[in-house]
Amino acid sequence: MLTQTAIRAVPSRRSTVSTHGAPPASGPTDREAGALEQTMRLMGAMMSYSRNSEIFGENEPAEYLYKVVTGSVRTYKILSDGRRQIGGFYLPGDIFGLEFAAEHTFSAEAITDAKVLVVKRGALNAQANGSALLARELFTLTGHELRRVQDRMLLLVKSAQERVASFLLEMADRGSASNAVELPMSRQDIADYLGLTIETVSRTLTCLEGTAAIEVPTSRRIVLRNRSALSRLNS
Amino acid sequence: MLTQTAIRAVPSRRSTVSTHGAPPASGPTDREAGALEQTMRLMGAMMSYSRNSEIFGENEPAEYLYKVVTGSVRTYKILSDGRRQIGGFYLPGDIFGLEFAAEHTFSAEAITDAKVLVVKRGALNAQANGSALLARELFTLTGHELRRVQDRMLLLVKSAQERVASFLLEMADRGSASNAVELPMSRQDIADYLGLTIETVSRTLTCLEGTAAIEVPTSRRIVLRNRSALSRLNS
DNA sequence: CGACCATTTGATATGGATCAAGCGATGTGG
DNA sequence: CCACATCGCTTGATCCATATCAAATGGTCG
Repeated sequence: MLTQTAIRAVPSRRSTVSTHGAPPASGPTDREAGALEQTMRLMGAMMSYSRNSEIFGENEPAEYLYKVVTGSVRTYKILSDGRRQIGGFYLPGDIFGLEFAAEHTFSAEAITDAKVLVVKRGALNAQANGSALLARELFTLTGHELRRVQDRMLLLVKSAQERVASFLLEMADRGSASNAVELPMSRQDIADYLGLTIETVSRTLTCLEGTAAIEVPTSRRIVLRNRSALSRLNS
Repeated sequence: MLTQTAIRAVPSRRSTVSTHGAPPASGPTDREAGALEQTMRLMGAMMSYSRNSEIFGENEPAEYLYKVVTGSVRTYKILSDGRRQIGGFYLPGDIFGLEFAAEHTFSAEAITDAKVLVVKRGALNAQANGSALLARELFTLTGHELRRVQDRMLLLVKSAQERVASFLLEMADRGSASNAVELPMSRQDIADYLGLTIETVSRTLTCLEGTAAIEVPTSRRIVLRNRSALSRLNS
């Protein structure tokens, strides 16, 4: 039962800081521009991380809150037996690094080159003391995160087909407007997210393709052809 | 892969209300008596539920927050294929029913006859607007819940032995001071909690007994003989 | 005692892991 | 521009942990 996933060494070019007091044109993230959004833009620093570089490590003090601006991020944990469990994928607009203990429970890495808005937790809390709006937003955010993890929990007791189908539907809902999903992450990432092996993920995709539920023009691009078939698999 | 657990019909005697404006001697729950504790005692109603009766149902509006006073409670969800996934077990002092959507994600039932302190969410929120202390406590509570679910998530990708061992350690840490664990829940409950079958849970316990890691004097009573062996199994 | 229910134990089946090889893209050096 | 190494992905063969099916055991309550 050991080693589903060997620890993969991570060559890590260094990340770049580019602080800025003035808010930049902050890209595709402006949906609602809530209190949190504003605070982060005002008080945050923009950081650039290159593919596979570490953003923070498990057990490091959790001093910051992070928001993906461009690119994508994974959080993960290495289990004692060497397997890696991915906690979540974060796409532009998503917030990660939300912690309640003093230290991070997960590590975080850039999946692709990524720009991330970083704000000091302390500063944020200080603001939140003044702004009930901001406080409420942080609360809501936590609630969403809780819900997300609960859903993951339910996923992990289902069959491989169900897990993969759910994953595709989730990614489609989050990222793309259309039925085409552009996956930033590798098969290994998906496997570690779903608690499967890379072989099983691959086989399952092939199988779904056989059913005409999906198309896989390139390994990183997947087109949903039959959403209802996928949802049916899914709980 | 269908039917790990058939839906078990739940004969349900009715539950009893006994409101009281004045706080009663509220049993073994007084650890810290935080703002939340006080508010619940002041504004809450004490409800009695008999074994297996429903406290709230999935998709019902989430109007209340609940705190176990005596007895024990499970939250669960019936999956589309008929299996039941248990979200959590709640023992005296534990709070459940924490929701962020308007409706409950899980159902809740009394495992044993139980007394539960119930408070209106609206009333609580109103209080929280005045009391930063209370607000913070609710926030922390959510954080703990998040952590708990994350841990469960990690559990669900491990082997049967690891899951059962973790479960026993968790129950020992929460409930009893000593190494003897009194389980309020059935094997089926445990199985649905861990994402295993009742047979696997039973066999695993027998196996752990064989290793002298535990003793099982009666099916509902388990004595931890070798905690470190259990932790070693555990991630 | 007898019916019922929860639990354990046994025999067999199976989904997904593991081991192993093949295959296409991408990149590198000659 | 092409051989060649590398990497990520797919495909195939086999194994194993856990599910499933079935029966025995034991505890509880009328």
